[in-house]
Amino acid sequence: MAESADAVLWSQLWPADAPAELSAALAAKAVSRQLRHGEWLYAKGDAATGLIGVRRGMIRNVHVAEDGRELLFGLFPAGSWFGEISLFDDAPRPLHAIAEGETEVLILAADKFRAVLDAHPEGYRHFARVLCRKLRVAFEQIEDQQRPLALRLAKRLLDLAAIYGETSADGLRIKLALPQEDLARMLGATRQSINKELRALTVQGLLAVKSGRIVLRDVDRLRDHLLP
Amino acid sequence: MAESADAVLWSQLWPADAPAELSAALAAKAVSRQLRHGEWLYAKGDAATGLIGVRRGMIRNVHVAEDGRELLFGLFPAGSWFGEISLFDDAPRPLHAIAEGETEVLILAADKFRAVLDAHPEGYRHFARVLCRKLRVAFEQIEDQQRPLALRLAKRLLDLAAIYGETSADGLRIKLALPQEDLARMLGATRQSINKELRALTVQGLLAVKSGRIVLRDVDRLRDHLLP
DNA sequence: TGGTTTCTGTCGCCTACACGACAGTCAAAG
DNA sequence: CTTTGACTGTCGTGTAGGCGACAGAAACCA
Repeated sequence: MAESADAVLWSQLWPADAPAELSAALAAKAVSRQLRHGEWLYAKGDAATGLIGVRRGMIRNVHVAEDGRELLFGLFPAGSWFGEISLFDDAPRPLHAIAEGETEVLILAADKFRAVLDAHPEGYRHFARVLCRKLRVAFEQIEDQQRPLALRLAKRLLDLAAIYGETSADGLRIKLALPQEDLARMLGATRQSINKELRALTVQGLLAVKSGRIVLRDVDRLRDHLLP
Repeated sequence: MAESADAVLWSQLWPADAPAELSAALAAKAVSRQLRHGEWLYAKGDAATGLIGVRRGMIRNVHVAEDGRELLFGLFPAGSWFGEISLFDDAPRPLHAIAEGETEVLILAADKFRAVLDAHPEGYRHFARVLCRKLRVAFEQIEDQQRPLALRLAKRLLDLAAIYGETSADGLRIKLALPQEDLARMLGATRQSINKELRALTVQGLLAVKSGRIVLRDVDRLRDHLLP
């Protein structure tokens, strides 16, 4: 499972959008670390080691329930900075961070992070915005959780397409290996249910699978699907 | 419904914990506004008017789904400051804000808010911590949403007791009118289900209702309830 | 004191979805 | 090729919890 880079819950949230200058300042004082596929960078509950920057590969941000069910919160592709929460509030990591494929990260120690922020006044404002965005997506996630799976799935596909989509002859193609299992984990559902809903969408001509990738055939109609 | 001050989802999250000095600086430039019970301070989607401080009464922070179901996210008692999200990211309000009882709020315009932050360097750090706390609770909420209602309810009661609890002869009493309807709204469940679970807890001797207030008879045992 | 409103207790039915099982497909690896 | 492991399609069966309905209890009001 999850051999492939799996897409993600909130990818659109924390892409590499730090101002170049800030990003450079953060990277300057950081130390590098190599991770193999599946290796844990840190676990939920660990004390924070520092701010994390992804240089190569990807980091999955997950929660694992007592019963083993995994919930996929975010995935940080190369270029992202994350892990700031524990640095701001000095509390343990809220989620696990696991490497997806061969990955290289930069770790910026807490004290150096603070030093960079103090030296770059726009830093606080930047991270405040990042936190706000995460919060908004979290709110939306909570609101959505009450809705039927079909709607949640449609929405998630549109989100993924917005990030990983490329227009092709027959529609918007999600250029990402996306096993049903992973989709299920993102939505807190079972693979079987996802399978069923995916097929329903296929039958309606809203979606197709071409060489392992999902293609949205009619984005507008899919979006309309969300309202009623 | 919700005649009474209803407790809340995340009350413990944003209580009046701003440093007194910061709080004073915020209040200094703010203008006051009176609200009657049930009056809307702002709606989800509105442009931000400013930071809100509660001087008297209480503000409920809710989301209303298309089908009319209401989801109770937070409740800010007197002394709280909130509404910073839209100020940091210049985006519309993420939730509705409605007065609970006769309420007086202070509104600090966006530009003045920023001026205060710039003048008080600890301000950014304070609000960053606040955002982090909200985020952690949101994560937890998302994780929990998969668990059975009984557990979510037990947890919520413990949370409420931690904020509004007072030790009494027969246990920890939640000094807050808390209709089942409101409890349901907090947990995204129906009143009937809440009623059933509440009775189950009563039968087990974990809970009692004395003159309209819930009393937790055995906090430790209730807490143990959460794990298995 | 009676009337109205708001809450609580309880039933029964019904649907969405989880969970287990297993067969079919497909692609990479020997 | 053919084998192996991952992924997909599909069917039962089980169940938590939604939804409507309504009766009793409390609280509130006149």
